[in-house]
Amino acid sequence: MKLFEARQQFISSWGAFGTHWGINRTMAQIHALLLVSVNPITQDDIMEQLSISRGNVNMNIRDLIGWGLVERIIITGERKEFFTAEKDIWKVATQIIKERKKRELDPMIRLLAQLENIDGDKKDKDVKQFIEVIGGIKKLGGQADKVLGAMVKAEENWFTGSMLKMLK
Amino acid sequence: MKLFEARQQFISSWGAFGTHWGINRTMAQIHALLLVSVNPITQDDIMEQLSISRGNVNMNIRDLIGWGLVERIIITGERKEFFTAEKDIWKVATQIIKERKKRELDPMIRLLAQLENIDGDKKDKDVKQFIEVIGGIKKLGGQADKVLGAMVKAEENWFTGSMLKMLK
DNA sequence: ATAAACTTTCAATATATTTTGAAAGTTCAG
DNA sequence: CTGAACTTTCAAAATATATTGAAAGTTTAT
Repeated sequence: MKLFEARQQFISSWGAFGTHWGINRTMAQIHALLLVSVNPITQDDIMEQLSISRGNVNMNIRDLIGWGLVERIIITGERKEFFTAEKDIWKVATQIIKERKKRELDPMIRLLAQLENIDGDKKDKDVKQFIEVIGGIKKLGGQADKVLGAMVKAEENWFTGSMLKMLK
Repeated sequence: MKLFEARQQFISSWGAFGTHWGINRTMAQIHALLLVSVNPITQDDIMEQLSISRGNVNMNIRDLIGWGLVERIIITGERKEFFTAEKDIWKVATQIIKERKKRELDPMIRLLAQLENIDGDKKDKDVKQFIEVIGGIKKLGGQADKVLGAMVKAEENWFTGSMLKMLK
């Protein structure tokens, strides 16, 4: 397979993969394009390579920067802005995990904590089950939180090294 | 807070939470409703409680059964079918992880393995970086695979017990 | 100060996804 | 066998999400 073909395939599949995880197709594709681009590229490069409009590139790039996955680069002597993505996949993964935890897991756990305070007879079957289910999710969320927190803090080596030995 | 209010809040939030993870709002809401329902309920109960159409309930219930999260119950003497959800959150989580791994992670890793076979000079910067990025994702995917595999096989106790001690 | 080069915004448009509901299909008691 | 009770299907409609592109905004060189 030729490089060009493989790159296209990767960009397209990464976009499709993203949609299964609540990520907009185009954003994932832009990210993929940046991942496989050796040098920083401009908005126009992205527009051309992915056949999308200027506005679309602009908004998605902004989001990607908000996720901490893409950086704006100023090259001396150039008027245009350039963009580049973190290439170390471990860093990319921990960054995504960190953000999703902050944006989605933390608020959900906070909400569940509120929902546990039900007035009413704790012996009542409905009340009991509700509290059990909510409590169970909260507990699971808290544990996921700890695991993810540890991963994010850890060096890559922790993951590839001691962690994996445990899983033999 | 009254039980009724808390249940509504939970169902609605769980639906919104789902959409961030590529899960259709209604499916997540139906699942939430089943989670907090002590006894099996019918299509008509779901239609009424969530104000959605029969077809919608039918299709989403079918999907939930496909995910292994909901079970069809035949109650002797009743014409209608009843539905119930697994209430043990640990089991729910491992089931979801198992399915997503099978549906999304495994095919992605398989694809990446193909994309690594690029013809061309491995010394070329573009070729080199492409192979590095793809290889990195594949490796990360493989590790996630192992961790998830171990979690799925493990008893809940493994998670709450020895695992968490590691993370102090 | 001016204008060219570039970036951002956002209302309108296009696309994709979800939902409906009526018709077709199935099951089952009598 | 018949028809009532129930389930499934799927084309059409509704809704939600993503994309465009032109106008407005900003920056920079001269």
